[in-house]
Amino acid sequence: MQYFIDVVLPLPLPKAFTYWVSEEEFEFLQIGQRVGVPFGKNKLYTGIVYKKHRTAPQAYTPKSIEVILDELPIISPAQFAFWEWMSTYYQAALGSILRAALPGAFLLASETFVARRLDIDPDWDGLTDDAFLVMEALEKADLRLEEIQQLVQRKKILPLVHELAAQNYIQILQSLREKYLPKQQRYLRIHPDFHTEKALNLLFEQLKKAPKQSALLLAFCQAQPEYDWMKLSALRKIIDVSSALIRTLCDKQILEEKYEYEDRNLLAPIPLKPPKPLSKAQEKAFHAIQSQWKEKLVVLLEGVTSSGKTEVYFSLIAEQIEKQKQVLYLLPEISLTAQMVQRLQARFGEKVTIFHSKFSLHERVEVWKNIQHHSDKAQIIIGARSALFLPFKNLGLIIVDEEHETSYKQFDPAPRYHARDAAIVLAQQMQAKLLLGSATPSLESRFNAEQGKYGHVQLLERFGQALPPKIIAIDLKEAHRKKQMKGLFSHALYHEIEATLAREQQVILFQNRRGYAPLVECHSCGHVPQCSNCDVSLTYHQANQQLRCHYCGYTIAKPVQCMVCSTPNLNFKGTGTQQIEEQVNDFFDLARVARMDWDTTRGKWAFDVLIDRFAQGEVNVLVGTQMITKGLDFKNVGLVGVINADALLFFPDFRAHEKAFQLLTQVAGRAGRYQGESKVMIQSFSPDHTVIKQVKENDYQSLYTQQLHERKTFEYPPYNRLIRLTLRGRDYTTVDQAATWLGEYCIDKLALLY
DNA sequence: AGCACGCCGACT
DNA sequence: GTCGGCGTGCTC
Repeated sequence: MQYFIDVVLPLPLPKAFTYWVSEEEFEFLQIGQRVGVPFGKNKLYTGIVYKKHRTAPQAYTPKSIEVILDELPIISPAQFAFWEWMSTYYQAALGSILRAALPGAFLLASETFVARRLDIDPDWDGLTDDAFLVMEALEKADLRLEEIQQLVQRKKILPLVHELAAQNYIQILQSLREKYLPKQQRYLRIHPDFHTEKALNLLFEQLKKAPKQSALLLAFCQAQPEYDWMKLSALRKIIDVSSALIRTLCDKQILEEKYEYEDRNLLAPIPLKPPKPLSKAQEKAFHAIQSQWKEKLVVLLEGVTSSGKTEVYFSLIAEQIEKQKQVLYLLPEISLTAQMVQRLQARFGEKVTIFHSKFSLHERVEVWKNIQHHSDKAQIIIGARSALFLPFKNLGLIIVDEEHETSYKQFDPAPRYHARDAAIVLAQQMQAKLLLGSATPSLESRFNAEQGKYGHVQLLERFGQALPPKIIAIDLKEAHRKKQMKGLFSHALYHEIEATLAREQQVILFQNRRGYAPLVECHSCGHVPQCSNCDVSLTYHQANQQLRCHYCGYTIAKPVQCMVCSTPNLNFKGTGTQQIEEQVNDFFDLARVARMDWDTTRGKWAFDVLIDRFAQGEVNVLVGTQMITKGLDFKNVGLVGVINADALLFFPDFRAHEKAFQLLTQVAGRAGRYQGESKVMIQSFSPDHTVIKQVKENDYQSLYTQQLHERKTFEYPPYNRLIRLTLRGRDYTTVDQAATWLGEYCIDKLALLY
């Protein structure tokens, strides 16, 4: 009788592959375990056992597996179920999902290397020059393929290597290396034989002639009078000891040693704060959410900025913890800040675990294992979208905070998924509850709530004494015309910055893009060229010096003057945060400015360091992109300035207005979270734009109604679904032809559906 | 994703 | 001639 397993490989291939296993292996192996398998010419991959069966394949002879890598499954059936849904719904190979889901350290790949065969002596004279070089080098050490490439200064070396292998001069070998190494700590204690005063005194007597040994022993006794284990690192802090000395004492069985694994990413403990009592409104929302969960899987919590959504989340989390359930708290990558983590930690202490893309592969494996074993440390997991793939044991609740954020969507590589939507399916599969939270919900979620598909709870009151900031729109067109501009700042904004700094308050300046913006805008009148067919803004393509419509492909040559007012003041670059930073430095003596964008926050802690400097008041003007808008609480911000809102308003996308409203509202929310008087100034060439009005009046409802109407008229989501097909290729004409054909084909087929 | 194979044009 | 670039097809 023959035994087989189907294995999923971490490659974008549409199906699993079948391998032959022995009867013992078959008995031992469980679905979800890792195995090392040969795949292709000469490579080993880590795969996951997906199925066990006894039907021999007809068309080929399966290979055998190379090695079993786990004692127990690392992927549960529940996780497989989630992967399978994702694979079909998002049209991604199971292997792509495996790759996205598993910490890289779990996926060992082989490294090919070449070794000399010692039993056969080559015919040195008959070798080509390259072969001679290689064989000579192999006398000293084994070589990796890249090393051979370097040696012979050529790219194609495999024919040469295979030739040598055929002559039996060399062997081609594969090495699989486990990438994850648990961090070990060495512990020492006094050997149990000497755990009495009498024995110990006798020992000191014996060691009279070994002063270093007795000094160490004495220090040890003082530090650990109860003969307990002690970390070597702790001992070294008290007394300077050599490794050789310790070795000697261990060998003489005076000291005893042991090794223990230790987590790398232990959060530094911070003092616990007792929970704040919920306000009446928060209390009401808390109960409303729970009662709606009785009927519905998903509840949308719509809470205006500063309404204290987080406190409501915390109460809901606390309840799950009492029930011994795990909680997943999802945040967009950019809001996953130390500030947020600290708040959670202050409330829940060591029950909190973070999962972050900036973690090392070792750290990720440790988080994974803690969650899998439902360790106490992993009761609350806070993370960005990839945290969905963690091996939850007893998930009770998923919170998707800032649910409207576009960074929940993964674009590249596959699987291209939306973490909010995937979280809903995960919650359903795991019989957990799900809460969507936002001050400015996505139209889709709000629509679902209105349709009764989701529960809907609103929290429309600001918490405590927080006053809403005063929002002012500034007309850049007029400011330019009246020559009331100083650099990028209108006089109004300029004076307000000056006054705010003089009051010793802080300023946040927001600019949507850094560096190069693909829109073309007239400096004098603010006109942005539009597509004559589609009514969206044309984008600038630097490469071919064209303006192009992203929807219909309409193009015009790069204009030299404004099409409306004919002045040659066209701005192709957009304003970068760097430029703003420079001007602030030039214009304001009181300013201590810092810039926050992808450039300045590369490192693991760079972001938190900047935030901290601002929170401490070391910096009083913060210039930044999106990043500064997310859930950061600064107590002393008196002014928020938006340098130019136009790029947001005229972005060529059907969701542009929704996004602009969300972003501007979030930015405005950074002002006056604690202080009384605070201002938000939005500079724009179209200060009367509907969206700016809606932001000024904080009128989400009006935005919602209006946008929904447009979506219906133009057949966009949530009334219709969109699938984006991207065609890529080297040759423009080919791709163009293919796209045209595909477009026509789709229209043809879809016409049948209407 | 790798890798081989086959075709083509560009050089020692 | 041979090397490298690139398209195509396969991997249990």
